[in-house]
Amino acid sequence: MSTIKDVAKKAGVSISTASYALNNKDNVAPETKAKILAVAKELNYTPNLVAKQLKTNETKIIGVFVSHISGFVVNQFVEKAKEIFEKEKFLVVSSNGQSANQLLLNRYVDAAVIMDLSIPNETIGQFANYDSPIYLLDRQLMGTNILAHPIQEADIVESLMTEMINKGYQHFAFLGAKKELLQNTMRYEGFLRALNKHHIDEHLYLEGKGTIQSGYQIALDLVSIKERPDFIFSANDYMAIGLIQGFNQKGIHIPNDIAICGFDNYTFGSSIKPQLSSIGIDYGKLGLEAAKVLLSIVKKNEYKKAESQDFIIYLRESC
Amino acid sequence: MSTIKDVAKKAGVSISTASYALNNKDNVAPETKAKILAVAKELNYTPNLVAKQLKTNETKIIGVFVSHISGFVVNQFVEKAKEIFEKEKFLVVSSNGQSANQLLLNRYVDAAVIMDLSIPNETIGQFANYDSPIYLLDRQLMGTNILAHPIQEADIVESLMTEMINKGYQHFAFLGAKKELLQNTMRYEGFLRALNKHHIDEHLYLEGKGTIQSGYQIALDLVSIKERPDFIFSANDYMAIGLIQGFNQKGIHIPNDIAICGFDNYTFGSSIKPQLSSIGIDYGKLGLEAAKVLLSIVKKNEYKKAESQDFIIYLRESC
DNA sequence: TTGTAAGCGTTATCAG
DNA sequence: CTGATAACGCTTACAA
Repeated sequence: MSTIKDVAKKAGVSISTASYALNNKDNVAPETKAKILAVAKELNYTPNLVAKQLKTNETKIIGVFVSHISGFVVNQFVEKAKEIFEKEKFLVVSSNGQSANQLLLNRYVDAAVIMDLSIPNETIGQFANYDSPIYLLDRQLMGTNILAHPIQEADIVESLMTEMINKGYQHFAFLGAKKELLQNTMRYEGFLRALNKHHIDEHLYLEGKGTIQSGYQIALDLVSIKERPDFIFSANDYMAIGLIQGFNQKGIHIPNDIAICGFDNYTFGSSIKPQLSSIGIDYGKLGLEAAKVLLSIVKKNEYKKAESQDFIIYLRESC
Repeated sequence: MSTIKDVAKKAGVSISTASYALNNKDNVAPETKAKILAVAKELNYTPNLVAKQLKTNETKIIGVFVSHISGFVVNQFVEKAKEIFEKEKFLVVSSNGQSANQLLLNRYVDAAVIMDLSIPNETIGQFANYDSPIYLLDRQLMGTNILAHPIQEADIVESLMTEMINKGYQHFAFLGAKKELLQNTMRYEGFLRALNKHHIDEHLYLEGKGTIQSGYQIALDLVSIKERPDFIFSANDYMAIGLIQGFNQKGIHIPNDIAICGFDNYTFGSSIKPQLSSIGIDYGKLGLEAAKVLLSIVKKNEYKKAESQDFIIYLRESC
């Protein structure tokens, strides 16, 4: 492990000169610089970034902390953000939970984007206190250095439901996943809002488990009910797919007998019959936006936040 | 931003005493320690990780670098490894590509596990040179500090195919995804080995694109062929699902007319009709193993590597 | 039990 | 153009 000291000694210059040369400053004579660089290469020298960080008080690392439960959905988000950050010579690490929390508390990153509810607000406040900017997608929080742009799932669902009401459906059901999930709550809220605004005061709440299997089971159960809804909004695509499979099985026609829409725009939805309509959040766009905003702050530029829509409603065959 | 200096001053002790107290050493008087901790809390002190790292030459951070293409499949791997590492007070970050490469080169992590072919061998060699252990799942490489336990996909496929040959199938086809994918090559190799060992010297190579859609299309194409295989091994579940959908559509019975097996044990496979048989790699187990081995090295313990099988063949209805 | 001081590998100021 | 040197915040002999 050679250090700058070794390079300097072997090149017969002072440490500071070596530093200048290695950092490509223009206050060092060409021959000296060449010599130093040659020696550095010879010694297989790589700078100790940790030392540099201590000195400069910057890590040049950005953390993207997303909870794993989001799984594959969120991959595009991270990848897109990463792409932007790397273009600006920042490194990107991602983590969640306990590690993410410590990383923030210990200023291991210069800035962070967060979509992980297991990270407490205090951590976020503390991090912002270090004068490090932080971008939140999972909650609303005010403060210096804190930017919150939570995904408005309720609004999205409301907008879809409004469309469906206008389309003429009348008897609605909401198929929920685990109740303690915040997402479930938000999606249900949007569902309710649309109904309320149109003075529809009856609906069915179906309690699923989030899985294809549970959707399937619920479809079978619904068959024997006398007053079936004509539209079911499922809190996720898995259950919606299960519904479709169940209804198909029982010869109930979708969307004529009953229409269905899911949430997530899961790959598989478009390859079943009938193709599942769904709501897809454009995570790539969100990642891009988060990265741009954060970068503009770190680099003290101005950046006007694009107020564009970041979701798409995919109306296919199921409604 | 308060430092240990601030804490020491305000508590009226020396920096070293403050350090001892903050690190919970037992050479400091209870009252002194209490006082120091109180002040630390009051000043909202958090240690500067970077400074500590520079001093101790350890980051206490472990990198898990997996390429995103693997996506959701690999989540369990990372999560499981993370769980083990965190239990031992290491933080875990994950990344890939360019960032991962730099993180390794710059010794940002004490140890790493790698499943990302975009990280060059030189980087790995360099990292190992720093006397940091590294665990490889994506390639075979020898060297001090380098542990390679590449996933033997060829062996896995061979074992499945042998089973199928014994079961009595005779005319085999391999449905490949993109040819340049290493995984495709490995899976095909296993397929070939099994056939060779049983002196079956004819087979069909079908060229898919990796998607459900392409599998579907190929099924349709196969219908009109006179000499159809009686068993198709698909390099991934997506295409296998497409095959099933295509054959279902055309009234070809699975597995009687044609049997199918996929790879990945993708969630959806078990909820279609007929249920897709598949090979699943136990990524959780791999993550656990990687973490344990690495930890034992970092902590200079002995750890005997478990030589257990890390994949499961799920025979369902499609073969 | 506490304090002094050296040093981790850099950067950057200042003087030469 | 180059070199001494202080400093970043912390840990850890060693001394008191």
